[in-house]
Amino acid sequence: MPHYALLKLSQKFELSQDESAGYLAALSIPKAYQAGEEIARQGEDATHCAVLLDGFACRSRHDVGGDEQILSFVLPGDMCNVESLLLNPFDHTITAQIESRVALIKHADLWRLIGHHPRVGYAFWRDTLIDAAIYREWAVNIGMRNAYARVSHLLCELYVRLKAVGLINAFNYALPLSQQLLAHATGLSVIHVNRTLKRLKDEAIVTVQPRAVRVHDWDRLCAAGEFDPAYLYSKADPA
Amino acid sequence: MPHYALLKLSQKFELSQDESAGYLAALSIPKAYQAGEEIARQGEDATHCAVLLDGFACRSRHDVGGDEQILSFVLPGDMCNVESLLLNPFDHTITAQIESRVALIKHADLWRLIGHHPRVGYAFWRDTLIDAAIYREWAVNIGMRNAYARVSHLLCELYVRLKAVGLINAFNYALPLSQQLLAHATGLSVIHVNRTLKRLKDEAIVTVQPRAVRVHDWDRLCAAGEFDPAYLYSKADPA
DNA sequence: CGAGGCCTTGAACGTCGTCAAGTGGAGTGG
DNA sequence: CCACTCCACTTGACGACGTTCAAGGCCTCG
Repeated sequence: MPHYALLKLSQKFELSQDESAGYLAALSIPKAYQAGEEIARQGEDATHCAVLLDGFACRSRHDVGGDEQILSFVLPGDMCNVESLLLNPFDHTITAQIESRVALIKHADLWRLIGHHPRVGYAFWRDTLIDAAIYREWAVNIGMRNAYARVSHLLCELYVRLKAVGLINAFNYALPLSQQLLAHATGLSVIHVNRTLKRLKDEAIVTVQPRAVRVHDWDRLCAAGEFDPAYLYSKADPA
Repeated sequence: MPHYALLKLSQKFELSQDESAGYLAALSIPKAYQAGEEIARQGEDATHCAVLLDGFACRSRHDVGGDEQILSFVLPGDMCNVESLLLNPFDHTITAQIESRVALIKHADLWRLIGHHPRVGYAFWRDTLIDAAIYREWAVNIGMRNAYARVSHLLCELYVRLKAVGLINAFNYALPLSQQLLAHATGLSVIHVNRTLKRLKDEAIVTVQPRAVRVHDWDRLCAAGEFDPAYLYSKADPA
């Protein structure tokens, strides 16, 4: 089983022994965050980049009224705040949703690594481009689709991304998807999310429980979410 | 007046004579696109990157029903599809909204340039990170705000970004913002955009005409759009 | 056993979308 | 100069999707 942090990074650029070793050497001893703790804060000038080793986190923005919009999910292997290498201050917040482990890399170390191994830099760049693709997809999701499709699409995305890192077990995945969280991610109200989940469950498409999601009918879930399985350049089969 | 294409790129990395020259040398003779023509197409494997020299374009995604979601605006100096360097096929479409000039760079030339001048590569990377910040902002806009704030926010963004490239003239800017386009950008219906613009005009905040926007009261426009003037790391004053 | 989350359900309201008809300006041709 | 056309904008009426308010149920944890 390769290191999560390498798994995603080397999708396009097969990193050499040397490159992988350099990257792994730069990683700090993992730091644990509890559910609700902030891994990166809006407005702060970061000195480190962070890689999520395991757990589950969300990028989000808060407005003055205390309202929240979730911008994307951070899954094991994902970089949290590479942006901070080039853009400061950080413009959103990353919050651990469950207990999570994070490895940090000093900016200076990362710059040195990239200087010596440009391909590692390209892999990081590519990673941020995939993040951007996710943001685009979310804009489409929130802007064009109704509640039923929005929620379905979100569950599809999570399925495919978790599949890519081996965290799917027979069409089930273990994630604390509270209805509140889904509401903030889809731009809907909790109550409407609840109604939508009820419908998806009644239709025997998918069951969302407080700590686990069970996909009963992947094809109909994709159809409901107008989900393109080629999403995110992943070649993962659903099963 | 510096070259538009350099203006944006060298915001953080003051490019040296050498670096700038290398970049400019890689640019092709500008190619003209008419309004409605596609500069980059969803699904295609690009061989070139494109820089918008002047004009106005939109990134957008189309769904099966022919519906469209605009994902962001492409203004003079902006890169169109750097993504294609690292991610293929291209996952959305870029369409010229008015007659526009575009310079192309062969991927191979760009890779060579970046290889010789890493800082140019970092500048490109930074540019794609700002694009990502825009997508995040749009997700917030569409997901959290009502029609009034959404439209206002969009107008604020355009104002600040055009200001940064010197295309604002005494609180006016010349852009073909049809109500249809605004609708696709905000996830609203044309009719509701119309109602919203009427209200903004009646309140003497901003007037949007088919080919020009006049900002009467910048402060109230920001307030209406819950717009943070520090948006996009721009230090541009409104006036 | 009690308290506090989160989920669930119902009812009323409102924002925004749809449908339909009408207005106005720009370009074209008589 | 005046129809005529086309297209975008405008306005009104109506309905739907989704929100808000309110109350009740369930599970977890102290």
